[in-house]
Amino acid sequence: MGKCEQCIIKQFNSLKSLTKDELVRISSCKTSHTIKKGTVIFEEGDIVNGVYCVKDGICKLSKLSENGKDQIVKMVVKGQLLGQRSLVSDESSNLQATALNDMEVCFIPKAEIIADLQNNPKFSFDVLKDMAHDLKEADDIIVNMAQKSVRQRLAEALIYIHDSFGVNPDGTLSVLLSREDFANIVGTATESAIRVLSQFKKEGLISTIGKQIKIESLDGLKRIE
Amino acid sequence: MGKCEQCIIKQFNSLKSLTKDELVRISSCKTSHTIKKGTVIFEEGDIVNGVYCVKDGICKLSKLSENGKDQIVKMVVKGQLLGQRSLVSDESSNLQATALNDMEVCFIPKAEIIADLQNNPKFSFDVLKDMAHDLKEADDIIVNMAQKSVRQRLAEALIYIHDSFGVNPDGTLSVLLSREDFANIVGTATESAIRVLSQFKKEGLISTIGKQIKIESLDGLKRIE
DNA sequence: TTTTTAATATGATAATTGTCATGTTTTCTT
DNA sequence: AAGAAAACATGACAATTATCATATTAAAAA
Repeated sequence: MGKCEQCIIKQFNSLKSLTKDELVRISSCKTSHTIKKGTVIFEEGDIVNGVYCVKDGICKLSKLSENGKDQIVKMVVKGQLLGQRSLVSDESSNLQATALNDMEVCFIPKAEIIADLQNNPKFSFDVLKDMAHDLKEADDIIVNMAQKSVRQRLAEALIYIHDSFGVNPDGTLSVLLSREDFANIVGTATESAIRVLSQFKKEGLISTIGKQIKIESLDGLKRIE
Repeated sequence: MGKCEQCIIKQFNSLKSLTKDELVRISSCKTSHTIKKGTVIFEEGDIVNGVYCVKDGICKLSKLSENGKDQIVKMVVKGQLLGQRSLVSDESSNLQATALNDMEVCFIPKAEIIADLQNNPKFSFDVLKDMAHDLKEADDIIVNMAQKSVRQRLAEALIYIHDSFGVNPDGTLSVLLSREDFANIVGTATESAIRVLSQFKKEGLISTIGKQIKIESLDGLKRIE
């Protein structure tokens, strides 16, 4: 099993601020997991007793709405920490985490890392920065949901996924999402999302290979108002 | 000028976790301000170089959308800290803060308190908890915006304001908001917000005295689907 | 491979919400 | 107190989005 103190993934998240001693201790109690695409990692209401360091793959964080739809609030990719909030609050999770493709993660029990959060100011400041960033992002999403059309939101979602998660060698988006997932990011009916994507295709803004999507004109998408 | 170490307002926010010495030092550099209703405390893009402790009054945090509307993302009331994120990030604010009524605040310069955030783990953990809570709340707002009707969102906004900020002796909501503010909380056109409020009035769910609103049936509002 | 199931796609229509026009009331200013 | 300005209110209509129905295609299972 890999050792945290040698793992390069931590460079991308707050764990980099832990001391070597802290990392060695954490390394000895962490558990590694392979998570299959589609697996629910934790559900709304679950007590998440630790934090996941995502070594590979992507997952979505979503929240079930009363109308039965599953709003996607955030995506967590390779390098990021999943379930940071469980370290801070004792409440159960308000979100569900689901693997979007096969994932490699390390799980660090809360009991082992909570002391570090309270004793290593550099680490806790890093976590703080992370949350501040998430909060800023959440503000933007609120404004978009409230003020922009489905067409605009979907264009922005495509741009976001392109810029944040990259593309495959053939130029298609590296994160493969179903049309339903797109609808759940944008907050609309699946049919509406499909319709808008078809429209984008007709306009030459995107092309599709099966369910893979390739952005043909990033500028065109950015210009959508 | 009041002294932080004796001020009871701090009981309601993270400042309570500072030591007496820290409080004495902060007290000597803080400045007290009276802010008139309608005043913009800081704007989007401003570098907020410190944190405001709200001793009295309420303000809204909003973000300008491209369509010219000013989406309200959060309200900050007596007892809470305003501008916490400026302590953590060096970026400029992504939100605008505007006083909704006359306010009493103390401003604590970032330079004075940042060291405490890095040295006093209890304090930084408190700030962390606060942000985690804000984030959870933001998630809920995203889901509501994405999945609920204007009618539902407005009903929930009324309930939220009622429960969080209380009522006057005559039963009217103690936070006096314009119809435009309501529209900007809910993320809809002002006319739509007005229309829905009129509808609520017709249905006997609320009554109005001038622009004051009184909730007549909290249960009725809760039952709106 | 064949069958079955799930995902994608599109039309028709209804419901929701936005926009513009206009009138009324309230609040502010002088 | 009178006039001006802002906020509130409502109707008419247009635009957006949801819902239901129904193909079509792709993926999974037998």
